[in-house]
Amino acid sequence: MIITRFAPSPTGHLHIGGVRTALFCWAFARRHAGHFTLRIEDTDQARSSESSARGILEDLAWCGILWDEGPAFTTSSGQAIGGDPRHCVGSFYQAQRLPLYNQVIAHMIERDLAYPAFDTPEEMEAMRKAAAERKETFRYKRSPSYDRAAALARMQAVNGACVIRFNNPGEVVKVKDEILGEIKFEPEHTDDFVIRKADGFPTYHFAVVVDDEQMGVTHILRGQEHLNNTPRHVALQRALGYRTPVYAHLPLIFNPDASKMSKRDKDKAAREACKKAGLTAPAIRAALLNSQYDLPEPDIAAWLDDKSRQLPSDALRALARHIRITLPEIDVDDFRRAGYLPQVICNYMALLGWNPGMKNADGTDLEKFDMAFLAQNFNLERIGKTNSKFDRAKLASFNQAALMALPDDQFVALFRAWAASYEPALLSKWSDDQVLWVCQAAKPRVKTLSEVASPAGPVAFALVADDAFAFDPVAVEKALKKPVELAPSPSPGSAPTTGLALLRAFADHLNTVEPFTPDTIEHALKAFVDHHCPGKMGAVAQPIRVAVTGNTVSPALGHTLAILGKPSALRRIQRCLAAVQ
RNA sequence: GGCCCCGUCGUCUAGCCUGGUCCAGGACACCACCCUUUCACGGUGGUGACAUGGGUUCGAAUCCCAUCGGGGUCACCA
Repeated sequence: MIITRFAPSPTGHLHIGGVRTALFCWAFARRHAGHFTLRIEDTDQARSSESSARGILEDLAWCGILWDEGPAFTTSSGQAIGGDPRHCVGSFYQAQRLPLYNQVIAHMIERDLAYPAFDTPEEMEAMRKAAAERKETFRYKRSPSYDRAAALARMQAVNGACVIRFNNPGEVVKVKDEILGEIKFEPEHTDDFVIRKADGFPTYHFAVVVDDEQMGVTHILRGQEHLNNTPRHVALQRALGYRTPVYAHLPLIFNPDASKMSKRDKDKAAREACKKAGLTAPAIRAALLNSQYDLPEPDIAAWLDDKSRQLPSDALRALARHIRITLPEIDVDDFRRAGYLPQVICNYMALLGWNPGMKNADGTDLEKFDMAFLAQNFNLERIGKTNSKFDRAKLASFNQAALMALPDDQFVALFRAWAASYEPALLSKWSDDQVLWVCQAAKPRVKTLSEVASPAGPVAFALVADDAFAFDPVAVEKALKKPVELAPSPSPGSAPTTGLALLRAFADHLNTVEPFTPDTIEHALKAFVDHHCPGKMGAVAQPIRVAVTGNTVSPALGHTLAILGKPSALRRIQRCLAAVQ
């Protein structure tokens, strides 16, 4: 049976790059009717947290990447997943597997496959420096004069509080990678790396090898940043008499500017925006306090000056909101908040480095597919070798297409669910009808669900109070003041008609419309135009737009007015009439 | 710097293994036009790439070599 695994370390939300790795592991297992295992690599005590682990489980489940084995979890639809169906694996949290690691290590020490070492950080640093001066890469090797008996005794004396290193035999390692082909690593590049830290926890290299063996992992799909770790892992496997699984190293994903996609990008964007806006620490602190977020001023000042510092993510979001920027999405959770659909994220991520190599009926390449398709068609052969850049525009385009293909009721349901989590105030502000109309208006105009509620989105006009927006002078001039040319010239002597005059006349007409829905409003509008200025829809529509939104751009007027509701629409028109007089 | 990997439109990629059907196809982005009460959607068209230099061959994006370029990695992080 084919067994794949995804093994994140719980140091934050799931990174978008991790989604692809997990997705490929999942799809490969599905395709071959195998098992997809999830293992939490929490051997770094300082950085790991239980809440991060839970967050990652939620992120994966939201994506629809469900694990057959791993931490027990109940999805939002009530499906129980994970656990240990083979009843032989044990905990899926490495921190809970210490006895197993220690047992293997004891065995290794006994056979001199591993040994305790007592070098201080200062000594290590000195050795590295010396190697650098000789223009060599530092490799730790046990000295020929190493006194094993003495070392063992010393280890006892310090109660095991020392590092255990692998006594690496230094053989040539040839790895047959399913993506990159055969790669040869010469022995002089491997060393006696640490397998157990002084705190008693195994290092990544060691835990991975032991767990993959014990869990029966047959295929390891992971990022190419691990390629150079492979000879270490293979050496360990050989020393321990383990199988060597099949390896497939995935190409890397970068930002459009070729930098690494990092959580710090969010801080960077906010920091730069603050500097550009001339915001100093006190001003930022005040803004954050306004959003119920209390952060000491020195911390903010330090953050402003230090590129390596990060603000807590909710503080960062509050700040971004205040300075009206959107933070670059990096984690799955960011994309979720932004209103991307999980199936679209999986679709797009799968395309970064893999493609089905199939055509649509019209001859274009098959690019849009769902999880079921991946489960059926994913393969290692069609994974590319080249790194790629993450193109948000294409993701957004896919998301827009998916959103647009949704029936109204489904779009509404998704928007409601999104808003309930991230913009709860909005839903209480609108009636069911209004929400429907907002969604209808927004559907072909937004790329994400958050844009529906955005002050820069297509229904932004409905997010401000009736008297809280300005009339764009250019729009006023063009739509309201300029004379309207009527085809059959008006009766001789009469003053030329203007948008303003038409608007005034339309206000009375609009007042009689009942019920106040997009359809009835469009109907009334057409009747009005036929009567007053046949064929000149724009001469009426644009003045109305300016009156109710301040400018000449909005969704179809029926929807624009219906979303506002009759009282609000009329108030806005009256306000405009008064303002432009 | 050592080692390892990679190099097709701005971006993601098809084609490369099994040379000719490729003066290189698709998608996103961009531009233009059409549709249209504005915006968006939709439709049509367009700009745009085989890193460079040598080979091999009747013929090379496809095979070989070199150069250049990009990336990864060199922790008691994973």
